[in-house]
Amino acid sequence: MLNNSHYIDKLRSSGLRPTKQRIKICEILFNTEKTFHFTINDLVKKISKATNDKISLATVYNTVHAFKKKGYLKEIPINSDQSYFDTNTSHHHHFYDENQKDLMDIDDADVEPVKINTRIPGKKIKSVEVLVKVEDA
Amino acid sequence: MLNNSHYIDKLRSSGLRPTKQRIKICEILFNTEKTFHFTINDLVKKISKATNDKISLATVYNTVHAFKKKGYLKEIPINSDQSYFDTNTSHHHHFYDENQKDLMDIDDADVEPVKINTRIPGKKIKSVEVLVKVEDA
DNA sequence: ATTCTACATTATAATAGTTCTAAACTGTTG
DNA sequence: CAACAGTTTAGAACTATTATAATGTAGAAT
Ligand SMILES: [Mn+2]
Ligand SMILES: [Mn+2]
Ligand SMILES: [Zn+2]
Ligand SMILES: [Zn+2]
Repeated sequence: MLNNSHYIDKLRSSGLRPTKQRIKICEILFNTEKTFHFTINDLVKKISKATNDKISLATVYNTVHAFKKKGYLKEIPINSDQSYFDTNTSHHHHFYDENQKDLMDIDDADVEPVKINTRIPGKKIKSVEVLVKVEDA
Repeated sequence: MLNNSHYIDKLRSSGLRPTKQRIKICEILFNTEKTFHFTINDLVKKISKATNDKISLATVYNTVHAFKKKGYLKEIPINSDQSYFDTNTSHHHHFYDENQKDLMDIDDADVEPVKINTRIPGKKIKSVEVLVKVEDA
């Protein structure tokens, strides 16, 4: 995980050229023990802290969308004026603290499987996501 | 329900002055058998079909926010480029068709109660919402 | 190694939903 | 009625996101 060659392989095998911008963003997103949630703005800040070579905003958007398309990131549906992304791509649900605007994983073991006993003809289920909004008690 | 005096009372008792703009919007939102989902743009179109006196966009936004704050509307969390509102303020979950960008209620009888077996200290649960994304089968 | 080309980055403009501003208007109260 | 707070409004401002189009580059072909 500490070696860039891992990301280079991963990118190449996804059909994405391993540019230095993409490798840097991989390091920031995936070179951590814990997964995390972020907005584009969060990521831009992390990048500027992590490097002197700046990456253009357009590239940050392009890269996040490319990674999402490849399944390396998930987008979390919260009602907000900006998109939230998640480096945790496994199946799980979320708490959203509207006071602190903080998004937190709920361990999947702590949620009973959600059963939907109806279907829409001609449509298949793509995802089932639970959002638990919390506020100060 | 066909009488405006009902809305006038409702608005007054909520501390909102019953202006003709608000009454018209009440008629459009609440004078129906079925509840429905809408975006601001949808509502603007409904208004211009329903009346010759135009209502400014700012007033539409102001009114929807005021009604949401009073609990007469819910905002549905979807990652989209626009906000979705719901005249159905009872507890229920949603299908979202990403192809047609169509939001549909799931009858609450068709969803097993969602059990969250963990809490965040100092926080209380405000809502639990399930979003089922569907796509063409 | 040089050349080629499709892919990628970039600055910047454009877009679109939403919020803000401040002036004019109106419902309610005394 | 007069007074005032609440409301509406046109338009500007704001902000997240996407599009544009010129420049740069990775990887492959020669
Ligand atoms: Mn919102
Ligand atoms: Mn937006
Ligand atoms: Zn998560
Ligand atoms: Zn609904």
